[in-house]
Amino acid sequence: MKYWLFKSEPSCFSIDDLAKRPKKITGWDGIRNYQARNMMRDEMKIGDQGFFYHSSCDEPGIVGLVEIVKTAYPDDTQFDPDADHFDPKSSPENPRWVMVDVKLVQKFNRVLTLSELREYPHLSSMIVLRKGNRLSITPVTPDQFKAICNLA
DNA sequence: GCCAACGTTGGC
DNA sequence: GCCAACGTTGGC
Repeated sequence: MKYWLFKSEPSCFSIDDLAKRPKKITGWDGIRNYQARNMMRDEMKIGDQGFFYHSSCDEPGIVGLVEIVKTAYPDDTQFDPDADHFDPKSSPENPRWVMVDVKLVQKFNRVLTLSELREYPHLSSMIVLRKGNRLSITPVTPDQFKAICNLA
């Protein structure tokens, strides 16, 4: 079992939006970065858990917990010319981008803000805390995962 | 709105 | 295959 962190801009898709979805499940579409895609495609398994992270907003930070309920499959939005994430170089015969399905496990009672997370030396190796980090999906170690769950 | 970081593109 | 230019991300 592995642990992850999923970034999303709440103005685009927030944890409350996820809570309103049928069965609290959504396809994590729109990922157009090869590193992130490879992690979804090659490493994510059903039952893996991940943090839901709000980025580019008033209070960036971890807001809840999700679980992977479906492994990687083609992301439909890449074939749709009207979609934001349309990729003209991709085709249904040879899809370039994939998504996984995640289910909301729990919305935390409070936001674990970036500034709070930075206060803990044992979390300083988290990729999401690194300066200049732009990866929208990052791996989390079991120790980091436990420590953060204990803060929530 | 600024700007650092960094992924991608494309000319050579 | 190199690398400059460009675009995007995302905290502040």
